[in-house]
Amino acid sequence: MSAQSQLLEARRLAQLLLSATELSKEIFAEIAREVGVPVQVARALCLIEGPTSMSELASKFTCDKSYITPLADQMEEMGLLERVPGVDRRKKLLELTPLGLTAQTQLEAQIALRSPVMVSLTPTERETLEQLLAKLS
Amino acid sequence: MSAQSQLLEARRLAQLLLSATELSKEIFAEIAREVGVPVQVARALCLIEGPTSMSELASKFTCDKSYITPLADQMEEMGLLERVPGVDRRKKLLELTPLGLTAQTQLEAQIALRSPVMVSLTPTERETLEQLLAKLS
DNA sequence: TATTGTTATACTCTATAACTATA
DNA sequence: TATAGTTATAGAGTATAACAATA
Repeated sequence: MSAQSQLLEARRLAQLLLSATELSKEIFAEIAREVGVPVQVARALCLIEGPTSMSELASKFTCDKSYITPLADQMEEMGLLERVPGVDRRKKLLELTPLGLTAQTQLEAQIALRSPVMVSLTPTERETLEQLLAKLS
Repeated sequence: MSAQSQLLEARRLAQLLLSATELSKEIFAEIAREVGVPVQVARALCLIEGPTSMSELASKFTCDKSYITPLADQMEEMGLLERVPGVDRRKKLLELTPLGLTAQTQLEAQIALRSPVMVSLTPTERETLEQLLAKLS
């Protein structure tokens, strides 16, 4: 294959990957809007399962812990979670309230139904895609 | 399939898509660094083929035209391009200098060689991936 | 009146560094 | 001394709105 056609192929695939990722993000943002929470709050709701310390959430978010403080503040103000002191009293455990759990359930149901991969691909195609994407990392 | 396992599958695939996109971006950033240009300059270099008006570049970049002005300034200062007045004298055409063309060629050669999709997948796998990703949009 | 490019400004997302309170 | 969370601040990337020149 010529260098030129390799370049074109590399670009096409990079562009398709980017578009697919952006579409996923758009659908996620749309679902978050419908559930009535900001996108980052929705992301946090999807990552909190059981009492989660703030550093733990930062690690799942792949962000610095300083980013979690105002996010947790916001979620607390919205009544979605509470900060509960941990056994190690330096730690604060984030625990979803009933309201938070409801929002989480709504988000997850919509994601399972409306993710572009779920909507546009058959189970076999999804499996193939998963294997190919896994090879990339 | 249960709602729960659909959720897990949707999440796994979304995560894989995101990771693949981020890996692509990292490799691109690495190549830009090696060629000695900021990432956005590298992106612009890949998008300019022949005289390109600033609005045209904004549209390829999918950004506002106000973002292109300082980017073009920077590229002009680096000696990578020149602003040439168009026939329609409201327009300024961006034209790569010999230095800009050299940088573009270097970038493109490395992208063709080192894109994660080119490195990790066989031609057949790339074709399958391309078809699956195209189905998503 | 509509379009091109410019300018000034502001917003979103996120990180760094310094701080406090525990351990 | 090291870790968890907080605070203040700063940076990257990008958009909005008002503007000047040209169509």
